[in-house]
Amino acid sequence: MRSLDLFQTHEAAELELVQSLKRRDMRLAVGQALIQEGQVDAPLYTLQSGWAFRFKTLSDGRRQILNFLLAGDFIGVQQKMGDAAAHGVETLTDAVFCVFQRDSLWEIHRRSPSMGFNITWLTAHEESLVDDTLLSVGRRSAEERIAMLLILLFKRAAALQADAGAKGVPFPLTQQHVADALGLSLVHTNKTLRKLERRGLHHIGDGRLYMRDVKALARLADLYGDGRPPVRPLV
Amino acid sequence: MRSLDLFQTHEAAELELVQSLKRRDMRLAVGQALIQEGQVDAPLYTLQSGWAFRFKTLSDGRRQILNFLLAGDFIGVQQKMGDAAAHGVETLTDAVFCVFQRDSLWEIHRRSPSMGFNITWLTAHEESLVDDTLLSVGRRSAEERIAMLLILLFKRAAALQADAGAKGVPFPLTQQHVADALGLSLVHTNKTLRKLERRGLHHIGDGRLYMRDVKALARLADLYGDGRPPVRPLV
DNA sequence: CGAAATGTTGACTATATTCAAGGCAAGTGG
DNA sequence: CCACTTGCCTTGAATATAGTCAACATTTCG
Repeated sequence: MRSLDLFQTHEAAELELVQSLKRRDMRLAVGQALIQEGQVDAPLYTLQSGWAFRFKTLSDGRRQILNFLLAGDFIGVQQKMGDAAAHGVETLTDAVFCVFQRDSLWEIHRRSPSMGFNITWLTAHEESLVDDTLLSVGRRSAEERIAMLLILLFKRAAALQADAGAKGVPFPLTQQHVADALGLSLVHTNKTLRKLERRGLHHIGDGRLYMRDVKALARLADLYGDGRPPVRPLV
Repeated sequence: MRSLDLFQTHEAAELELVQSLKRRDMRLAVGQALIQEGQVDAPLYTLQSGWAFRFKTLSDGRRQILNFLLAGDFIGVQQKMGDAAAHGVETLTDAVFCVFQRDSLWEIHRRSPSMGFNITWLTAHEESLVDDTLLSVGRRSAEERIAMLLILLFKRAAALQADAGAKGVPFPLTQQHVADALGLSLVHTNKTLRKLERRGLHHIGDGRLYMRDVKALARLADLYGDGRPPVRPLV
């Protein structure tokens, strides 16, 4: 995984440090909770393979997905020691996580400023993903939101595999997940998704997403730039 | 400012480091841009006094406010060196900023792991504010969103002054800002605000916000906990 | 004092939600 | 192997929340 173009190469000392802090691997099946909302002293994790998502819920059950987690994402920086988790994390596929003790966060900063810096960067980067979503949910129409989501997820997933163009990328979300990520109702999500698909902009089937007209989607989403995800550190 | 309960006390060495990296003070009047959307290599800032906000816009002018910045907030971690700013920052009042060179971020990590750790924490904390807003915008009704915003801003502003209960707190936002922060239209924001005010939940006047019935607002917003903002580092 | 920005309100419209019903595919247990 | 359940997708109809348009009041500021 470290060999992918998406990830920086790190120095031996950095890798050793991270290895030494790693507690164990953890495997979860689809639809399992990694962190419960409100859980105290949850450990830190790196997602090694599979998909997951962070979310919050209101007391009557309304749910908002905050962002999707793919291989390489670092999980749990938000809570201070002793804090309750402000959001839950749940898997979208079978997934493998790398588990760290809560105080590893401090150990990493103390023993490797460069890795500490990387963690700051990863955190800031995740925030900017949430910023993007907030712009979508606050100011884009349903069509635009969906176009945006498809493009962003496609780009992120494509960066983790070789030939996304032909084979598409994995798409383990149900329409309910899409709805909860975009602040839409399930029904409206379905109708909008179908509309875009009928227009030939994309296709979803067999758990995979195929982009049929990225340009049109990008125009819809008012999205510029090549949008290739930036090269990033991997803890 | 450092003497406020809201802020941690830092060691002399840490403060010295920060002082040595500080370039200068910068004063801006109301409604001025601190960072333009798309600006490259913007410096880092700490907001010393006054209010500001981060935002993004779509090409047709629709604007989403990502969060509000109050004294003590650290600005600009999101962009990597050489990157374009993904969001703009603009003042809501006259404001004073403390300016740092872009590479201070790395210097802080290198020379003081504990301050590096603090920056990670501040970044993660800001993300969790955006998370909260995303939940509001995605899943709360207009009334609920406004209740939420009023409570959160009140608590943050109250933590920076002595007796918020009687005097209220400064409230420099126009209704357009409220609308842009919550993903609502200006007109609907106005009507909802008036409705809550007529019900006696709050009062806004002369640029100040007075809470008349925090309990009712908290119930509306489905918000638990004492919600006192956590003690935080100050860079 | 006049211009510009902000706040307020009513009427109309539209986007998105809710309700309801049915289809399809996969999994389960008899 | 087949009935039955369950989860997910799909669609139409009725409804509601929020947006748009328009006009006017009020405040701020040069």
